[in-house]
Formats: sequence, structure tokens, C-alpha cells
Amino acid sequence: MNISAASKAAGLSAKTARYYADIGLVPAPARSESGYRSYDGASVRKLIFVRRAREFGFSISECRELLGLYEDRQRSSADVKRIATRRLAEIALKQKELQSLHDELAHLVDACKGDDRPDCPIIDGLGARRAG
Amino acid sequence: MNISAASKAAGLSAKTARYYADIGLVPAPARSESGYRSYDGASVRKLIFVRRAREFGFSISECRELLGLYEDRQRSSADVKRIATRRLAEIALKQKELQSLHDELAHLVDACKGDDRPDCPIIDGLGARRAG
DNA sequence: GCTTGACCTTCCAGTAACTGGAAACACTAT
DNA sequence: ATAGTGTTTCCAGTTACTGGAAGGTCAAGC
Repeated sequence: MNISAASKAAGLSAKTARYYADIGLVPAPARSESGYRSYDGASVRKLIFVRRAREFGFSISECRELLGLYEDRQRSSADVKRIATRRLAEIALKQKELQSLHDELAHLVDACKGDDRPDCPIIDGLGARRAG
Repeated sequence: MNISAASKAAGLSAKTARYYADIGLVPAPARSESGYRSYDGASVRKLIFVRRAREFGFSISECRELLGLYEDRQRSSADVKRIATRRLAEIALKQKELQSLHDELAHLVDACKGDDRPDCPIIDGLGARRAG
């Protein structure tokens, strides 16, 4: 399996698959006689694993950790759960931030007439406050 | 007002204030005889405006646009509202994505016993799916 | 006058996670 | 033989800064 087929099967671009091997996130695949990368089922499964983990917002470094656990027959599910729980908390925090952002901006947008006059609560609201 | 005082008043680091002038987001401040940057009230207000806009998640390029409108006595509030509304839609989308991410990950975390055995629904859930 | 320390300057490099593109080689089909 | 696509490496660019080095400036204290 060449890199196009493999990355396509994993839902990644060839560039990204190459990149993941370059940075040592996944093992470097075998090479054909002419130097083409050659992927097997196991390598594709790892790429899928990484893609999914990235979609969940895990950083490359966390993906490295998770992939280590993915391959470790001796792993404890507690280790995995710890990482995922931390990530879950980050998501929850981001959600809260996004919510207050949304509310505040929606409030400004609501207050703005959106006509051809210059008076604009959005502009005023953006310039209003000092550091804090 | 030297750069420390100005950036502090605006809630930014000196590095960032320098950076904003370097990329032409805000006008380059005047210089003292010895070459120190010298900020006045108007420059500080612009820095505040940019900080607030950045906090709202507007990109540098959008900040450029907004700052243009901020300074434009002929602006129409409709122009501002258009940009803010677009941003609001992006936030709403991000919120939805984050929500489904949260639900999916929370589901996996719930299903994981978190003990010292290797069986782990989180790992399984990450590796499970093909591209899509 | 001199030193100390805080502040300022410029410039270069690095961050995260890729993405785009150039130049050259490989493979497949006609 | 040639065209077209796929692959290789390598370098640069993206976003929005941040860190750090090397050196100039300023105010205070002795």
C-alpha cells in the first residue's frame, strides 16, 4: 500500500502521514526497492488512531502518549482514563469560555442597528474596557 | 509613556505591543530622542481595542478591518455588524463541534473502568472508525 | 563620577501542526 | 517513446506571538 492509499484509508493527507512519520509520532514505514513508503494494516490502524485522537483535540504529544498506551499490552485503563479526563476538563473549560464570548458578542450585535450610520455599540464595546 | 506603561495599561505584553506595530496593525508610535517608543492616549486606546477584539477571537486580519472601521468617521454600523455576525456564527459552530466532542469523549470516559487492567473503551473508541 | 539595575532597542529563533511548492525520480498505459 | 500521475526530499510559509541574546539608556545611590 503506497502512501496515497494508506493515508486515504486513514482519512489523512499524504503530507500529514509523511509528517507523522517524520516527527516520529508513528514508526517510519517500510520502503519499496525504489524508495516508496509501504504501509500495512497495522500502520494504517495507527494512522486512524492518531487521526481520531487529533479530531478529539489531543495534542501531538498526547497522541504520542496515547499511541504508546494503544500499543502497550500491559497498560492500565486508568492511565488512559487520566489523559482523557484531563482533555474532557479542557473541553468543558473551552465551552464555558466560548459561551460567555458568545453571549457578550451576541449582546453587542443585538444592540447594533446595522444601518448606514456610524454609531455602533460593537465598536464601542470593543474599545471600552481597560486591562482585566 | 514608554512601552511598558502603555502595554500594561492596554493589558498586553511589551513584546506584543511591539509586534502589533511591526506588522502594521497599529501605527508605529513616535520615538524619543534616544529611540524609545512613546505612546499617547490614542495609541493606548487602539491597543486596548485590539486586545479586546483578539479576546473575542477576531483574527489579526479581522482586527485590521475593525480598527479601520474604529477610526473611520464615515463607517456604517452595518459593516461592523457584518463582521461581528460572521464571527458569532463561527463561535456557534465551534460550540456545536465542542459539544459533540465532549459528549462522545464523556461517553468513552464513562465506559472506562479506570483500573489497572488493560481493557479500555477509550482506546478502542479512538482506534475504531475509518475515515469520515 | 561610577556602578547597579531596570528598562529599552534590534534581531534571530522557536512554537504547533501542518500545508504548499519546486525539482527530480518512478510507475503505468498507450 | 511519451504522457500523466504518484512519489521522493527539502525548504518555506502559515498564525500570533514568545524567548533570548547583545547592547544602548536612564535614574538612583554612594
